Amino acid sequence: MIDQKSEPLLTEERTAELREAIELLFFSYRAFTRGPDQILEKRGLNRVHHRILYFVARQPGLSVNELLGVLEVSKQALHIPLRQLLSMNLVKNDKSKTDGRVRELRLTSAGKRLEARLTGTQLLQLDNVFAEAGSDAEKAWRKAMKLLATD
Amino acid sequence: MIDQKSEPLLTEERTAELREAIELLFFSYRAFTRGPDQILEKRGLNRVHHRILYFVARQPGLSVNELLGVLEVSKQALHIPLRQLLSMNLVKNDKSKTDGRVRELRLTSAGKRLEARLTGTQLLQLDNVFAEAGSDAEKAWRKAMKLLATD
DNA sequence: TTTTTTGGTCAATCATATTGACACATTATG
DNA sequence: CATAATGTGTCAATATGATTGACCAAAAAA
Repeated sequence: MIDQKSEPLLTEERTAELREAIELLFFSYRAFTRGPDQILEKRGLNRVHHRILYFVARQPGLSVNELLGVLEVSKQALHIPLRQLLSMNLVKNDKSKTDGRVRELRLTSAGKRLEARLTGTQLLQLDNVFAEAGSDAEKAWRKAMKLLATD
Repeated sequence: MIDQKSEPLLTEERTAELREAIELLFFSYRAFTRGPDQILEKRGLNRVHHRILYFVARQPGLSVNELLGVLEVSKQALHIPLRQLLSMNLVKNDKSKTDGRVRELRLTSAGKRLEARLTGTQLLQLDNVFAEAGSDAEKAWRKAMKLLATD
């Protein structure tokens, strides 16, 4: 068979719809990080610091290696921002009692306050979005995002 | 009145749900950029280059200033990656015929091929997600993301 | 003609990431 | 016990990136 047209994987129309979805992800992610980023900037901190604070808040006592795994950054890339948070007394790293090699990361009370403030803007943002979109939309959103996150 | 408990804006349970949503955004965005990032890395390019290619593909002939506005980066921060794309013959910047100051950015044919390859992984990713989640979920997802993007 | 806009560039500085290496204490393994 | 492996902290060298502030040229608008 010659001159056979191969079916495109996606129609032109579908491609346009999905390109819109790509842009929604881009613009919404930027809107989503804008609030915390503004707060961080005033303290000379950035997105990495928020991520550290967030995941340490979420899982107090987590080790440096575990944090590296979640964030997917190199030890050297984590080193400086983490040291800054330690020296600013926002994070503490006490020796584990069960394994003396491991440092357990925890937020100090000041760290907890900052993390709550940073993450708080995002919580309110999402709460507003879901309140307006409806709880069915929220469920559907979570379903789609879980699929996207785990592929 | 003393000792009055102020109502928290969000219940503990709701906060936990919304924290999960925060993580969904974080992990899904990372999964979403992983494909293109791997392709870009082989050529010594990064996320910024993809964004330039994407928005130039989306709106051929757009000016440097318009691109700056969309990407929300400084002229100096755009300068180097854009120049790289120009010198790699992936992007061209011809003088506008109606306004000689303005350079109209367009992809070359090689630029179109690379952009299609980069964005293609994301289109397929989203197509798969929506195929599995269902079209109602897709609609709801778009609704929520639009709200998040425009707040 | 003067002013403004757009585009491009430069230099200095600072921040960050990367690679590769090393030291120390602790734990696991033979 | 001796050795290997692990977790952490650090360093140096390098490369890349962003930032600030300034400047110039071309073209358009006033």
